[in-house]
Amino acid sequence: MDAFFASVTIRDRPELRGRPVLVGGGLRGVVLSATYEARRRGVRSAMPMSRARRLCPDAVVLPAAFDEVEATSAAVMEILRQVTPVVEVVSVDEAFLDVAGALRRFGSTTAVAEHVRARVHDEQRITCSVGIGPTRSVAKLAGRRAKPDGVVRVPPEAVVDFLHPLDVGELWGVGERTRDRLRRLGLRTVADLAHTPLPELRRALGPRAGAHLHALAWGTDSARVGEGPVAGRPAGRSIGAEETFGHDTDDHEVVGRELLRLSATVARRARAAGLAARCVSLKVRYADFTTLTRSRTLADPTDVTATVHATAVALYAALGARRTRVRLVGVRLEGLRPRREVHEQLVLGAREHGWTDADRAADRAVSRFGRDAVGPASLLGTRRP
DNA sequence: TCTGGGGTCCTAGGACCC
DNA sequence: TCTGGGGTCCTAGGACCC
Repeated sequence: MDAFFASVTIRDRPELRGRPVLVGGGLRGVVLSATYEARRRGVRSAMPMSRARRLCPDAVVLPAAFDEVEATSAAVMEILRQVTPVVEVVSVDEAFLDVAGALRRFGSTTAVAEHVRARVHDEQRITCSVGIGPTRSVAKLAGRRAKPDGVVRVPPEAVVDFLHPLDVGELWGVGERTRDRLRRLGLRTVADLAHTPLPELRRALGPRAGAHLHALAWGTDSARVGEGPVAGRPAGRSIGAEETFGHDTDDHEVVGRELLRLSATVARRARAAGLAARCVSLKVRYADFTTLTRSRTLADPTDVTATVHATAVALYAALGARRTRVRLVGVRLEGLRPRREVHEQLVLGAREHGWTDADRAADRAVSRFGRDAVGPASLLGTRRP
């Protein structure tokens, strides 16, 4: 999808068409998505909103329409599944399709692309771009090249010519750090990478990453659609929530309350998904942006808000006092497994009804009457930071 | 008023077990 | 005066993606 959050957010506001629009924000937020008018002025997603506004003072800034984005995403993915069942959803606005089985019906890969683009445009009133290639990685880069509102096809015999002039940083999986490291090795283009002996790459980047990048540089990555490092596994290896405070704080009560709010959020999501977590992980970012994580594995998997919170608080307390203030806290559940596979440890003398029942009752109330229907008393009257 | 929030995967050291 | 090899789990951090 092209500038997905921005496109959806302004879809029903024709007066904004052709104007630079930034979606995202909050007091200390970043740009979630920007229209191409804003991008032409140098705005990029993930850029601090303050900087984006400086680059583009006349931009309209809007909060993201998350519900509508979600619904649009689902509708688009459904269009894709009608082309082929082999769909690998990468994110809310991106997917891979293996269209080998659809060629007889459509005639060509390009015809598939135009079919999808036409349907998305007609039914959702937004544009998308399609990259076609023999591997996921090549298709991914072709898709980037196709933006906005276009199609780029890289046939197998053209892959090497397509890849090799690119900057190494354009490869999917090479971020800023790896790009810097490659630069220091004197490797700037994908061709440089491709012509570096494999053992040398493995030494420099580790055996796995080295081999992976070498394959990407020759377009020979063999993962099939649906078998990528992300997809192909049961979704949901972790559930997390984090929040940057409006102002850095050293008030333990404020931090503790926020940990409760986050714990309640992730535990509720786990319960809704029928999952329990072996491990609770705490993330803390200080005012100077140093970030650390602490985690604890529990004796028994849990989906209980109070247990998650108690663990998060214990991890936080174990950090001790710091000189700097806290900018962000986060809570994440890991080691998830289906709750029905977890047999409850019976404790002699335990109450017959405990937090598990309270959580479930609260979940039912929330699902009937809304998020504010019931919750921890200590969160009453507090606004999200 | 620099730097969000949701994730996945990899690495590396230490503990522990056989 | 000597300490292997293989494996798993736990913890912490880092890189990357959208």
